Amino acid sequence: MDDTDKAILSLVQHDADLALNDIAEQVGLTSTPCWRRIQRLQQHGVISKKVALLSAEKLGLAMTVFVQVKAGRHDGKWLDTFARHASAFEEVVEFYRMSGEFDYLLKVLVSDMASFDHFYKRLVNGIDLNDVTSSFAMEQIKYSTCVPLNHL
Amino acid sequence: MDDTDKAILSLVQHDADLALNDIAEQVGLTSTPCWRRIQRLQQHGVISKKVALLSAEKLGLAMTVFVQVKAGRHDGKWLDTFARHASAFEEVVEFYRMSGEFDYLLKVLVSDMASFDHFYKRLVNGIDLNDVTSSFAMEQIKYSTCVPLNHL
DNA sequence: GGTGAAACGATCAGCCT
DNA sequence: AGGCTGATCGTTTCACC
Repeated sequence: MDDTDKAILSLVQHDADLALNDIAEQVGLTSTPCWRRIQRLQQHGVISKKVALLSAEKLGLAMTVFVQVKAGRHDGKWLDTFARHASAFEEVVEFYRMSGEFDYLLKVLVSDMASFDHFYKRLVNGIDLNDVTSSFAMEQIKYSTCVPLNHL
Repeated sequence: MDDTDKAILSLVQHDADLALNDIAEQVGLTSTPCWRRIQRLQQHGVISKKVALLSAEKLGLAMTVFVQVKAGRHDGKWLDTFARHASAFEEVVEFYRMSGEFDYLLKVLVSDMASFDHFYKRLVNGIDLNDVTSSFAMEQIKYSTCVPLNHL
């Protein structure tokens, strides 16, 4: 993982439509060695996959909600059940087990308040939750799928 | 935006490496009309771009921190200054203006506690913040760049 | 929406520096 | 390690129906 790999990663994580020749040129290589590096980065799982990013706004997903949850019980079985229950919702796009006051943090994408209410009811249904708090995003100031590389 | 478009979007947001022929086949079209639909979805900005997703774990980014911030002041100029200040950090991968007790929520990706401390100092430096609380993710249960399409 | 063909780019072998 | 050539192959792209 040298500076050239780092430069390649920086390029492809910003734009996966770049042609191999363009990437090679920008990192100061010809296409073949550049291609070999990309292959290696994929095989090692550093590049995990390529995806198309969709405009949540254009698709009417105007509402981002962060839901904080306190566990109903604290045995391993409950944790596992809740993890699978909540992960199954398409609306849950991120889901973390947290330190601190709340045990879980969910990022939820929905179109409007009615949809959120519908989601909320299904989320809490049949699961023993101790406390659920929803915080609404007023504005998305930044959203990036690019990870920082400056520490390498 | 009919069911076929929806099916195309669902496929490409999960895997942008799919060949046009594969997409076409799975949605019941031949390649040309499918290609025209994708072009249209791109031109309309529904598909905004393609990116490579990198493994944060493989890159040593073991720590995800959610930082909640209360504004120091509440005039428009302060908001704008803070938005640009915090957005500039590579470590800040998501950034929202929130309703509720805290004014802002930042999702921060760093390699370890020392890096977070370094980031934190730079974040609060020279900016008038009223309250800053950091919550640490113990485990990432779900992370998806795919938006829900079930409401369309 | 479909067909067929041309144009393009990615892939990889072989060899050289 | 990188670089060069060239050949193959799959895909995208488009003119036309």
